[in-house]
Amino acid sequence: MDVGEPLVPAATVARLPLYLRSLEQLGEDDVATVSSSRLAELAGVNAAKLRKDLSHLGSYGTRGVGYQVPNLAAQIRYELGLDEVSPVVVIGLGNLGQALANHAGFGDRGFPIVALVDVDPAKVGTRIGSMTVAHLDDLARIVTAHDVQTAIIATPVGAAQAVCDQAIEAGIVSVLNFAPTVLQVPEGVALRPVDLALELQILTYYRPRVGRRDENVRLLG
Amino acid sequence: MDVGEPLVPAATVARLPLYLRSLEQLGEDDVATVSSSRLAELAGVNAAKLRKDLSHLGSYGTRGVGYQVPNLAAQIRYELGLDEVSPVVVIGLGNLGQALANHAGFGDRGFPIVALVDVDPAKVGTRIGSMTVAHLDDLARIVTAHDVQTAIIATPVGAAQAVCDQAIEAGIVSVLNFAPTVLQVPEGVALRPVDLALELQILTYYRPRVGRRDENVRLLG
DNA sequence: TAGATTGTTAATCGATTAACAATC
DNA sequence: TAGATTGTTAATCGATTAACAATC
Repeated sequence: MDVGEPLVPAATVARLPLYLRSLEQLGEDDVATVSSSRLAELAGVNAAKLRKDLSHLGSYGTRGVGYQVPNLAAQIRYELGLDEVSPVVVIGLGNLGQALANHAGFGDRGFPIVALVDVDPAKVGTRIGSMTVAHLDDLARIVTAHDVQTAIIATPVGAAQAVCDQAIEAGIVSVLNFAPTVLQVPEGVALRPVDLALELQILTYYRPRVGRRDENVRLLG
Repeated sequence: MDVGEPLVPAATVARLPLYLRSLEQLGEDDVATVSSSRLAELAGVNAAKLRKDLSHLGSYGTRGVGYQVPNLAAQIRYELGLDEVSPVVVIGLGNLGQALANHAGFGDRGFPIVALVDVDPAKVGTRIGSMTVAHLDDLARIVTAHDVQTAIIATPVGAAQAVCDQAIEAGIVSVLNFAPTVLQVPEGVALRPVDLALELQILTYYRPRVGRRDENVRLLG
Protein backbone atom coordinates (compact mmCIF):
# COMPACT_ATOMS: atom_id res chain seq x y z
CA MET A 1 0.00 0.00 0.00
CA ASP A 2 2.85 2.32 0.82
CA VAL A 3 0.87 4.98 2.59
CA GLY A 4 1.71 7.10 5.59
CA GLU A 5 4.77 8.97 6.75
CA PRO A 6 8.26 7.76 6.10
CA LEU A 7 10.06 5.81 8.82
CA VAL A 8 12.09 7.60 11.41
CA PRO A 9 15.72 6.54 10.75
CA ALA A 10 17.19 4.10 13.27
CA ALA A 11 19.98 6.49 14.26
CA THR A 12 17.36 9.13 15.05
CA VAL A 13 15.19 6.76 17.08
CA ALA A 14 18.22 5.89 19.20
CA ARG A 15 18.78 9.58 20.01
CA LEU A 16 15.22 10.70 20.67
CA PRO A 17 15.29 9.34 24.26
CA LEU A 18 18.46 11.33 24.83
CA TYR A 19 16.71 14.54 23.81
CA LEU A 20 13.72 13.59 25.94
CA ARG A 21 15.98 13.07 28.95
CA SER A 22 17.45 16.57 28.53
CA LEU A 23 14.01 18.10 28.01
CA GLU A 24 12.80 16.49 31.23
CA GLN A 25 15.80 17.93 33.08
CA LEU A 26 14.95 21.36 31.67
CA GLY A 27 11.32 20.89 32.65
CA GLU A 28 12.31 20.22 36.25
CA ASP A 29 14.00 23.62 36.30
CA ASP A 30 10.85 25.17 34.77
CA VAL A 31 12.62 26.19 31.58
CA ALA A 32 9.84 26.88 29.06
CA THR A 33 11.78 27.32 25.82
CA VAL A 34 15.00 25.91 24.46
CA SER A 35 16.99 26.43 21.27
CA SER A 36 18.37 23.57 19.18
CA SER A 37 21.91 24.62 20.04
CA ARG A 38 21.26 24.57 23.79
CA LEU A 39 19.37 21.28 23.71
CA ALA A 40 22.07 19.74 21.53
CA GLU A 41 24.69 20.85 24.02
CA LEU A 42 22.76 19.24 26.89
CA ALA A 43 22.31 16.01 24.92
CA GLY A 44 25.93 15.99 23.78
CA VAL A 45 25.24 16.12 20.03
CA ASN A 46 25.68 18.47 17.09
CA ALA A 47 22.89 21.07 16.71
CA ALA A 48 22.42 20.35 13.00
CA LYS A 49 21.93 16.69 13.77
CA LEU A 50 19.38 17.48 16.45
CA ARG A 51 17.33 19.68 14.12
CA LYS A 52 17.51 17.05 11.41
CA ASP A 53 16.36 14.41 13.89
CA LEU A 54 13.45 16.53 15.09
CA SER A 55 12.43 17.32 11.52
CA HIS A 56 11.47 13.64 11.14
CA LEU A 57 8.73 14.14 13.73
CA GLY A 58 7.33 17.24 12.05
CA SER A 59 7.74 20.96 12.73
CA TYR A 60 7.35 21.62 16.40
CA GLY A 61 9.72 24.55 16.81
CA THR A 62 9.26 28.25 16.21
CA ARG A 63 11.76 30.03 13.98
CA GLY A 64 13.59 32.77 15.81
CA VAL A 65 12.45 31.38 19.16
CA GLY A 66 13.17 27.70 19.70
CA TYR A 67 11.16 24.78 21.04
CA GLN A 68 8.57 24.74 23.81
CA VAL A 69 10.04 22.29 26.32
CA PRO A 70 6.82 20.52 27.44
CA ASN A 71 5.43 20.40 23.91
CA LEU A 72 8.55 18.92 22.33
CA ALA A 73 8.84 16.39 25.15
CA ALA A 74 5.25 15.32 24.50
CA GLN A 75 5.90 14.94 20.77
CA ILE A 76 8.93 12.75 21.38
CA ARG A 77 7.02 10.66 23.91
CA TYR A 78 4.25 10.20 21.39
CA GLU A 79 6.62 9.22 18.62
CA LEU A 80 8.40 6.66 20.77
CA GLY A 81 5.18 5.26 22.19
CA LEU A 82 5.90 6.46 25.72
CA ASP A 83 2.41 7.88 26.20
CA GLU A 84 1.53 5.19 28.63
CA VAL A 85 3.34 3.25 31.32
CA SER A 86 4.79 -0.12 30.23
CA PRO A 87 4.92 -2.76 32.95
CA VAL A 88 7.96 -5.02 32.82
CA VAL A 89 8.76 -8.53 34.04
CA VAL A 90 12.32 -9.48 35.03
CA ILE A 91 13.27 -13.06 34.22
CA GLY A 92 16.26 -14.55 36.01
CA LEU A 93 17.16 -13.28 39.47
CA GLY A 94 20.87 -13.76 39.86
CA ASN A 95 22.92 -10.77 40.98
CA LEU A 96 22.17 -8.73 37.90
CA GLY A 97 18.48 -9.63 37.78
CA GLN A 98 18.02 -8.76 41.45
CA ALA A 99 19.72 -5.46 40.87
CA LEU A 100 17.59 -4.63 37.88
CA ALA A 101 14.53 -5.60 39.89
CA ASN A 102 15.48 -3.07 42.56
CA HIS A 103 16.65 -0.38 40.15
CA ALA A 104 14.40 2.62 40.65
CA GLY A 105 15.39 4.15 37.32
CA PHE A 106 13.04 1.91 35.36
CA GLY A 107 9.88 2.78 37.26
CA ASP A 108 10.83 6.45 37.36
CA ARG A 109 10.89 6.54 33.59
CA GLY A 110 7.72 4.69 32.77
CA PHE A 111 8.76 1.06 33.06
CA PRO A 112 7.61 -0.23 36.46
CA ILE A 113 8.74 -3.73 37.25
CA VAL A 114 5.59 -5.60 38.17
CA ALA A 115 6.76 -9.21 38.35
CA LEU A 116 9.84 -11.37 38.85
CA VAL A 117 10.27 -14.94 37.65
CA ASP A 118 12.92 -17.62 37.99
CA VAL A 119 13.09 -21.42 37.87
CA ASP A 120 15.31 -21.96 40.91
CA PRO A 121 13.21 -23.46 43.75
CA ALA A 122 15.49 -21.65 46.19
CA LYS A 123 14.41 -18.32 44.69
CA VAL A 124 10.74 -18.89 43.83
CA GLY A 125 8.58 -17.64 46.70
CA THR A 126 11.26 -15.34 48.17
CA ARG A 127 10.75 -11.60 48.28
CA ILE A 128 12.94 -9.08 46.45
CA GLY A 129 12.10 -5.49 47.25
CA SER A 130 8.31 -5.45 47.40
CA MET A 131 7.76 -8.42 45.09
CA THR A 132 7.62 -12.18 45.43
CA VAL A 133 9.49 -14.28 42.88
CA ALA A 134 7.13 -16.40 40.77
CA HIS A 135 7.94 -19.52 38.80
CA LEU A 136 8.65 -19.20 35.08
CA ASP A 137 5.72 -21.54 34.46
CA ASP A 138 3.41 -18.82 35.76
CA LEU A 139 4.62 -16.32 33.19
CA ALA A 140 1.65 -16.59 30.81
CA ARG A 141 -0.74 -15.94 33.66
CA ILE A 142 1.35 -12.98 34.90
CA VAL A 143 1.63 -11.46 31.43
CA THR A 144 -2.13 -11.58 31.01
CA ALA A 145 -2.94 -10.40 34.52
CA HIS A 146 -0.64 -7.36 34.38
CA ASP A 147 -0.86 -6.73 30.62
CA VAL A 148 2.93 -6.98 30.38
CA GLN A 149 4.49 -6.60 26.94
CA THR A 150 8.13 -6.20 27.93
CA ALA A 151 10.57 -8.68 29.49
CA ILE A 152 14.07 -8.14 30.81
CA ILE A 153 16.07 -11.36 30.46
CA ALA A 154 18.88 -11.72 32.99
CA THR A 155 19.34 -15.48 33.04
CA PRO A 156 22.57 -17.40 32.47
CA VAL A 157 23.58 -17.75 28.80
CA GLY A 158 22.56 -21.40 28.63
CA ALA A 159 18.97 -20.71 29.61
CA ALA A 160 18.39 -17.47 27.72
CA GLN A 161 17.05 -18.76 24.39
CA ALA A 162 14.59 -21.20 25.96
CA VAL A 163 13.41 -18.55 28.40
CA CYS A 164 13.01 -16.06 25.58
CA ASP A 165 10.97 -18.54 23.54
CA GLN A 166 8.76 -19.19 26.53
CA ALA A 167 8.30 -15.46 27.19
CA ILE A 168 7.21 -14.86 23.59
CA GLU A 169 4.87 -17.83 23.83
CA ALA A 170 3.40 -16.15 26.91
CA GLY A 171 2.72 -12.95 24.96
CA ILE A 172 5.87 -10.83 25.40
CA VAL A 173 6.59 -8.67 22.32
CA SER A 174 9.55 -6.64 23.55
CA VAL A 175 12.74 -8.12 25.03
CA LEU A 176 15.74 -6.43 26.64
CA ASN A 177 18.40 -9.14 26.81
CA PHE A 178 21.23 -8.91 29.37
CA ALA A 179 22.44 -12.48 28.81
CA PRO A 180 25.68 -12.25 26.78
CA THR A 181 24.46 -14.33 23.85
CA VAL A 182 22.61 -13.76 20.60
CA LEU A 183 18.89 -14.49 20.81
CA GLN A 184 16.61 -15.41 17.92
CA VAL A 185 13.13 -13.95 17.97
CA PRO A 186 10.30 -14.25 15.43
CA GLU A 187 9.13 -11.31 13.36
CA GLY A 188 6.88 -9.01 15.29
CA VAL A 189 9.00 -9.17 18.44
CA ALA A 190 11.40 -6.34 19.24
CA LEU A 191 14.76 -7.30 20.72
CA ARG A 192 17.62 -5.25 22.08
CA PRO A 193 20.79 -6.72 23.52
CA VAL A 194 22.75 -5.13 26.38
CA ASP A 195 26.10 -6.73 27.24
CA LEU A 196 27.74 -4.84 30.09
CA ALA A 197 31.18 -6.46 29.87
CA LEU A 198 31.16 -5.86 26.12
CA GLU A 199 30.81 -2.14 26.78
CA LEU A 200 33.99 -2.26 28.86
CA GLN A 201 35.74 -4.12 26.04
CA ILE A 202 34.82 -1.42 23.53
CA LEU A 203 35.99 1.21 26.01
CA THR A 204 39.34 -0.54 26.28
CA TYR A 205 40.04 0.03 22.60
CA TYR A 206 39.66 3.78 23.04
CA ARG A 207 41.49 3.96 26.35
CA PRO A 208 44.88 5.64 25.93
CA ARG A 209 47.49 2.95 25.38
CA VAL A 210 51.19 3.27 24.89
CA GLY A 211 53.27 1.43 22.35
CA ARG A 212 50.41 0.83 19.95
CA ARG A 213 50.24 1.66 16.27
CA ASP A 214 47.42 4.05 16.84
CA GLU A 215 46.99 6.21 19.88
CA ASN A 216 43.90 8.16 18.97
CA VAL A 217 41.45 8.56 21.75
CA ARG A 218 37.91 9.36 20.88
CA LEU A 219 35.06 10.44 23.00
CA LEU A 220 32.09 8.24 22.42
CA GLY A 221 28.37 8.56 23.00
CA MET B 1 53.59 12.41 10.96
CA ASP B 2 50.76 10.23 9.64
CA VAL B 3 52.48 6.89 9.96
CA GLY B 4 51.06 3.53 10.90
CA GLU B 5 47.98 1.54 10.00
CA PRO B 6 44.65 3.18 9.37
CA LEU B 7 42.15 3.35 12.20
CA VAL B 8 39.71 0.55 12.75
CA PRO B 9 36.27 2.07 11.99
CA ALA B 10 34.07 2.74 15.02
CA ALA B 11 31.30 0.43 13.79
CA THR B 12 33.86 -2.38 13.51
CA VAL B 13 35.31 -1.76 16.97
CA ALA B 14 31.82 -2.04 18.44
CA ARG B 15 31.35 -5.46 16.83
CA LEU B 16 34.74 -7.03 17.55
CA PRO B 17 33.74 -7.96 21.13
CA LEU B 18 30.68 -9.69 19.70
CA TYR B 19 32.86 -11.85 17.48
CA LEU B 20 35.18 -12.52 20.39
CA ARG B 21 32.27 -13.64 22.53
CA SER B 22 31.19 -16.15 19.86
CA LEU B 23 34.76 -17.36 19.38
CA GLU B 24 35.06 -17.97 23.12
CA GLN B 25 31.84 -19.98 23.06
CA LEU B 26 33.23 -22.05 20.17
CA GLY B 27 36.51 -22.51 22.05
CA GLU B 28 34.67 -23.92 25.04
CA ASP B 29 33.27 -26.61 22.75
CA ASP B 30 36.79 -27.25 21.39
CA VAL B 31 35.88 -26.13 17.88
CA ALA B 32 39.21 -25.45 16.13
CA THR B 33 38.12 -23.82 12.88
CA VAL B 34 35.18 -21.64 11.88
CA SER B 35 34.03 -20.09 8.60
CA SER B 36 32.97 -16.47 8.29
CA SER B 37 29.41 -17.55 7.55
CA ARG B 38 29.18 -19.69 10.68
CA LEU B 39 30.80 -17.10 12.93
CA ALA B 40 28.57 -14.40 11.46
CA GLU B 41 25.52 -16.54 12.20
CA LEU B 42 26.61 -16.99 15.81
CA ALA B 43 27.26 -13.27 16.20
CA GLY B 44 24.03 -12.33 14.49
CA VAL B 45 25.58 -10.33 11.63
CA ASN B 46 25.98 -10.53 7.86
CA ALA B 47 28.96 -12.66 6.72
CA ALA B 48 30.24 -10.01 4.32
CA LYS B 49 30.26 -7.48 7.13
CA LEU B 50 32.17 -9.86 9.37
CA ARG B 51 34.87 -10.46 6.76
CA LYS B 52 35.11 -6.76 6.08
CA ASP B 53 35.46 -6.09 9.81
CA LEU B 54 38.17 -8.72 10.22
CA SER B 55 40.04 -7.40 7.20
CA HIS B 56 40.80 -4.26 9.22
CA LEU B 57 42.88 -6.37 11.61
CA GLY B 58 44.89 -8.06 8.83
CA SER B 59 44.60 -11.43 7.16
CA TYR B 60 44.17 -14.11 9.77
CA GLY B 61 41.99 -16.54 7.85
CA THR B 62 42.83 -19.27 5.35
CA ARG B 63 41.05 -19.26 2.00
CA GLY B 64 39.05 -22.40 1.47
CA VAL B 65 39.30 -23.27 5.15
CA GLY B 66 38.20 -20.51 7.50
CA TYR B 67 39.61 -19.05 10.72
CA GLN B 68 41.49 -20.78 13.53
CA VAL B 69 39.33 -20.11 16.57
CA PRO B 70 42.06 -19.53 19.19
CA ASN B 71 44.21 -17.53 16.80
CA LEU B 72 41.44 -15.19 15.68
CA ALA B 73 40.32 -14.73 19.29
CA ALA B 74 43.88 -13.74 20.22
CA GLN B 75 44.08 -11.24 17.35
CA ILE B 76 40.84 -9.58 18.37
CA ARG B 77 41.94 -9.46 22.02
CA TYR B 78 45.19 -7.85 20.94
CA GLU B 79 43.46 -5.28 18.75
CA LEU B 80 41.03 -4.28 21.51
CA GLY B 81 43.72 -4.19 24.18
CA LEU B 82 42.29 -7.13 26.10
CA ASP B 83 45.68 -8.83 26.48
CA GLU B 84 45.75 -8.09 30.15
CA VAL B 85 43.24 -7.90 32.94
CA SER B 86 41.83 -4.42 33.68
CA PRO B 87 40.87 -3.81 37.30
CA VAL B 88 37.78 -1.66 37.78
CA VAL B 89 36.45 0.57 40.55
CA VAL B 90 32.71 1.05 41.04
CA ILE B 91 31.70 4.51 42.23
CA GLY B 92 28.28 4.92 43.80
CA LEU B 93 26.69 1.99 45.58
CA GLY B 94 22.98 2.43 45.29
CA ASN B 95 20.94 -0.49 43.99
CA LEU B 96 22.54 -0.47 40.58
CA GLY B 97 26.08 0.06 41.85
CA GLN B 98 25.74 -2.78 44.35
CA ALA B 99 24.45 -5.02 41.62
CA LEU B 100 27.28 -4.15 39.28
CA ALA B 101 29.73 -4.73 42.16
CA ASN B 102 28.36 -8.25 42.59
CA HIS B 103 27.99 -8.98 38.88
CA ALA B 104 30.29 -11.89 38.08
CA GLY B 105 30.22 -11.17 34.35
CA PHE B 106 32.79 -8.40 34.63
CA GLY B 107 35.47 -10.43 36.37
CA ASP B 108 34.81 -13.42 34.14
CA ARG B 109 35.62 -11.34 31.10
CA GLY B 110 38.78 -9.59 32.27
CA PHE B 111 37.41 -6.69 34.31
CA PRO B 112 37.63 -7.67 37.98
CA ILE B 113 36.08 -5.18 40.36
CA VAL B 114 38.78 -4.40 42.89
CA ALA B 115 37.33 -1.48 44.81
CA LEU B 116 34.08 0.24 45.72
CA VAL B 117 33.68 3.86 46.70
CA ASP B 118 30.85 6.08 47.87
CA VAL B 119 30.41 9.25 49.92
CA ASP B 120 27.51 8.13 52.11
CA PRO B 121 28.78 7.58 55.70
CA ALA B 122 26.12 4.86 56.05
CA LYS B 123 27.77 2.93 53.22
CA VAL B 124 31.48 3.61 53.72
CA GLY B 125 33.00 0.78 55.75
CA THR B 126 30.23 -1.71 54.99
CA ARG B 127 30.97 -4.90 53.06
CA ILE B 128 29.48 -5.74 49.66
CA GLY B 129 30.38 -9.20 48.45
CA SER B 130 34.01 -9.60 49.43
CA MET B 131 34.88 -5.90 49.43
CA THR B 132 34.63 -3.02 51.86
CA VAL B 133 33.27 0.29 50.63
CA ALA B 134 35.89 3.04 50.74
CA HIS B 135 35.32 6.79 50.76
CA LEU B 136 35.53 8.71 47.49
CA ASP B 137 38.34 10.76 49.03
CA ASP B 138 40.49 7.62 49.04
CA LEU B 139 40.08 7.14 45.31
CA ALA B 140 43.50 8.49 44.27
CA ARG B 141 45.21 6.14 46.71
CA ILE B 142 43.12 3.19 45.50
CA VAL B 143 43.76 3.94 41.84
CA THR B 144 47.49 4.00 42.44
CA ALA B 145 47.55 0.97 44.72
CA HIS B 146 45.59 -1.28 42.34
CA ASP B 147 46.72 0.35 39.09
CA VAL B 148 43.09 0.98 38.15
CA GLN B 149 42.40 2.75 34.87
CA THR B 150 38.67 2.11 34.56
CA ALA B 151 35.76 3.42 36.63
CA ILE B 152 32.09 2.51 36.55
CA ILE B 153 29.99 5.48 37.64
CA ALA B 154 26.65 4.53 39.18
CA THR B 155 25.92 7.61 41.26
CA PRO B 156 22.76 9.76 41.15
CA VAL B 157 22.62 12.20 38.23
CA GLY B 158 23.36 15.20 40.41
CA ALA B 159 26.68 13.82 41.61
CA ALA B 160 27.93 12.20 38.41
CA GLN B 161 29.90 15.06 36.84
CA ALA B 162 31.74 15.99 40.06
CA VAL B 163 32.53 12.33 40.75
CA CYS B 164 33.74 11.88 37.19
CA ASP B 165 36.03 14.92 37.47
CA GLN B 166 37.42 13.57 40.73
CA ALA B 167 37.99 10.13 39.22
CA ILE B 168 39.91 11.60 36.30
CA GLU B 169 41.91 13.72 38.71
CA ALA B 170 42.76 10.49 40.54
CA GLY B 171 44.09 8.93 37.35
CA ILE B 172 41.10 7.19 35.74
CA VAL B 173 41.27 7.23 31.91
CA SER B 174 38.28 5.09 31.03
CA VAL B 175 34.73 5.68 32.29
CA LEU B 176 31.57 3.62 31.90
CA ASN B 177 28.75 5.92 32.96
CA PHE B 178 25.43 4.48 34.18
CA ALA B 179 24.12 7.80 35.49
CA PRO B 180 21.48 9.01 33.02
CA THR B 181 23.17 12.30 32.19
CA VAL B 182 25.76 13.55 29.72
CA LEU B 183 29.27 13.75 31.18
CA GLN B 184 32.08 15.99 29.96
CA VAL B 185 35.56 14.51 29.97
CA PRO B 186 38.87 15.99 28.82
CA GLU B 187 40.71 14.70 25.76
CA GLY B 188 42.61 11.54 26.51
CA VAL B 189 39.81 10.03 28.58
CA ALA B 190 37.50 7.44 27.02
CA LEU B 191 33.85 7.62 27.96
CA ARG B 192 30.90 5.40 27.21
CA PRO B 193 27.37 6.00 28.43
CA VAL B 194 24.94 3.20 29.32
CA ASP B 195 21.39 4.26 30.14
CA LEU B 196 19.26 1.22 30.91
CA ALA B 197 15.85 2.93 30.87
CA LEU B 198 16.79 4.58 27.60
CA GLU B 199 17.25 1.13 26.06
CA LEU B 200 13.68 0.28 27.04
CA GLN B 201 12.49 3.53 25.48
CA ILE B 202 14.16 2.68 22.17
CA LEU B 203 12.65 -0.79 22.33
CA THR B 204 9.20 0.74 22.78
CA TYR B 205 9.42 2.43 19.39
CA TYR B 206 9.96 -0.92 17.69
CA ARG B 207 7.43 -2.80 19.76
CA PRO B 208 4.38 -3.67 17.68
CA ARG B 209 1.76 -0.97 18.17
CA VAL B 210 -1.71 -0.67 16.77
CA GLY B 211 -3.25 2.45 15.36
CA ARG B 212 0.03 4.11 14.43
CA ARG B 213 1.10 5.51 11.10
CA ASP B 214 3.89 3.02 10.87
CA GLU B 215 3.74 -0.52 12.10
CA ASN B 216 7.10 -1.79 11.01
CA VAL B 217 8.88 -3.90 13.52
CA ARG B 218 12.59 -4.33 13.18
CA LEU B 219 14.94 -6.67 14.88
CA LEU B 220 17.82 -4.81 16.37
CA GLY B 221 21.27 -5.66 17.55
C1' DT C 1 12.64 46.34 10.84
C1' DA C 2 16.70 43.69 12.85
C1' DG C 3 18.08 39.70 15.12
C1' DA C 4 17.52 35.04 16.04
C1' DT C 5 16.68 30.40 15.06
C1' DT C 6 14.21 26.80 12.64
C1' DG C 7 13.63 23.40 8.85
C1' DT C 8 15.63 21.89 4.63
C1' DT C 9 18.94 21.35 1.06
C1' DA C 10 22.91 19.43 -0.79
C1' DA C 11 27.46 17.86 -0.20
C1' DT C 12 30.31 14.73 2.26
C1' DC C 13 31.39 11.01 4.82
C1' DG C 14 31.16 6.38 6.65
C1' DA C 15 28.87 1.76 6.72
C1' DT C 16 26.81 -2.02 4.41
C1' DT C 17 26.36 -5.43 1.00
C1' DA C 18 26.92 -8.46 -3.01
C1' DA C 19 29.91 -10.24 -6.06
C1' DC C 20 34.04 -12.42 -7.32
C1' DA C 21 39.06 -13.03 -8.07
C1' DA C 22 42.52 -15.07 -5.29
C1' DT C 23 43.99 -19.06 -3.22
C1' DC C 24 43.96 -22.81 0.05
C1' DT D 1 41.97 -30.75 -9.98
C1' DA D 2 37.40 -29.43 -7.80
C1' DG D 3 35.27 -27.39 -4.02
C1' DA D 4 35.33 -24.15 -0.52
C1' DT D 5 36.06 -19.85 1.51
C1' DT D 6 38.73 -15.72 2.22
C1' DG D 7 39.93 -10.82 1.32
C1' DT D 8 38.85 -7.03 -1.58
C1' DT D 9 36.43 -4.27 -4.84
C1' DA D 10 32.84 -1.38 -6.17
C1' DA D 11 28.18 -0.09 -5.84
C1' DT D 12 24.63 1.28 -2.78
C1' DC D 13 22.76 2.94 1.13
C1' DG D 14 22.23 5.66 5.26
C1' DA D 15 24.09 9.24 8.48
C1' DT D 16 26.30 13.53 9.29
C1' DT D 17 27.26 18.21 8.66
C1' DA D 18 27.42 23.02 7.11
C1' DA D 19 25.08 26.45 5.03
C1' DC D 20 21.21 29.23 4.33
C1' DA D 21 16.48 30.50 2.91
C1' DA D 22 12.33 30.85 5.43
C1' DT D 23 10.14 33.06 8.99
C1' DC D 24 9.16 34.20 13.75
